[in-house]
Amino acid sequence: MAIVAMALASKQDSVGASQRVYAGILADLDERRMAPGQRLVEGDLAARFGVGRNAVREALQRLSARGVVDLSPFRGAAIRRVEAAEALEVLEVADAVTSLAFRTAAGRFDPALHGAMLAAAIADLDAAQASGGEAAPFGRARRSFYRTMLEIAANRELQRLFPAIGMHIVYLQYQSPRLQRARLENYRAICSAVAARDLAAVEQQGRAHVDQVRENILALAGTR
Amino acid sequence: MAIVAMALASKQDSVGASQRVYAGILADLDERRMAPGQRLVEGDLAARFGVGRNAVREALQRLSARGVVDLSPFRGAAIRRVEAAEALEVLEVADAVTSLAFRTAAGRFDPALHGAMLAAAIADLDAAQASGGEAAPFGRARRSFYRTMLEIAANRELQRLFPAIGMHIVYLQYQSPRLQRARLENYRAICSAVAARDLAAVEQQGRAHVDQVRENILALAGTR
DNA sequence: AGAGCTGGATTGTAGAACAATATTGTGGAA
DNA sequence: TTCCACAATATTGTTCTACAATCCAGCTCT
Repeated sequence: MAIVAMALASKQDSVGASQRVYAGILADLDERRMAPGQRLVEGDLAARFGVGRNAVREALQRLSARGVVDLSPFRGAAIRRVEAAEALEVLEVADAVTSLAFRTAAGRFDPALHGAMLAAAIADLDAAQASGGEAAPFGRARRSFYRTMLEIAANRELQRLFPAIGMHIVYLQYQSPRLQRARLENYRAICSAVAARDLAAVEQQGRAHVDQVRENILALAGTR
Repeated sequence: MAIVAMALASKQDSVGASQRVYAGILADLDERRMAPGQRLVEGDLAARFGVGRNAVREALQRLSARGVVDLSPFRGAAIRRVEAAEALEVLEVADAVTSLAFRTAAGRFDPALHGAMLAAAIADLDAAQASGGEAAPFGRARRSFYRTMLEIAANRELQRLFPAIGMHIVYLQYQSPRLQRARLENYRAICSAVAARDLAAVEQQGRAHVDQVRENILALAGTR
């Protein structure tokens, strides 16, 4: 068991170089150190993260598959930026996929198996609600919520595909702090509906959530 | 215009090395020169396509994002293989996404804009139906069909995300030649429903298609 | 037979080097 | 001035080489 402990401890250090860049850029976005439209120069990133250009390129490739960066030949990478119209298109796709996730989760929820997980997610929602206006706790709560739903839904393809939806960038660009709290309430309602295995309520809350994000996008459409 | 012609002609040659590997592996799958489970060794691929290992790695990364290869650290890449249970999970996701595509396409179809495109897709369906039992025309017809639907739906995120769904591998593993023709009929019915902008018919045909693929998977579940 | 070790194969990574392409800046012509 | 052509610069695409890290199969020893 000492061996296990060691393996777990070294896990953090032994992440590969390309993984480090990948996670680093995502973290930068979360903490608003990078903004949509910003160019990402391979050489700069390599120097900054202390890795080779190969590793940077692989990271950019993966980020591109996630819809986080735009990649165009000989012109390099840039943090993806979506106009309002495209944000709405992303939302439609996200709606179709998350609604499948919620429905499936509601059908499979088992308190014995998933109760603790759901409680943890709700705790993160609480934490975000209690916090000031910083973006980090909200992002954490959102991720925790979706991770839990995907876990309960237990569909491997869904888990694989979900991060590839461009919602990350949509949230980055079109997130009004004023409406963030309302969305937390929404997540909470979905949690309840899933725990109650109430299909109708899940559908309804899912729709409410989408409507809300749509309002959010339209409200902020002019401002950027 | 001579310049344009040249640019178009050289387009084929000037595709990058990593792109060549990416497309090459997909072509190998289409023509059954590679099978699920097969390991892909970087050095071999590099030699075979006459490119560096970097290019191979980037191609594998992209194929992994598409759900075509499994990539695990220090163990390399292999053509993805899904058991029947996972194939059904993929199908559920594909259903959610394609059904959005069909609905949207039905809502936006305009004969003036999309008539020719749809006719071309139907021609490919005809060609597959007329052909013998080879896999290639069927694959071509299927791709043509989905490309057209996505074009009509005109949702950029949908177009971006669609290829990332693992249906490619599901079709590879669980496709009974006997049921292939029936699926063509199904595509045709969806085309008609979209052209008629008949939402109800689209839903119904979409459901029929999913049911059929599900049968197909279950029927072939034991055999591999 | 099973545990542990060893060697070979493969992946992960850095770095140098150069070609291909895009972008920017500069100068001159209208 | 304003616009176009062209040169200079920056950046990406790609291949090579080299080596460390890791996995795996086969072997040995008990």
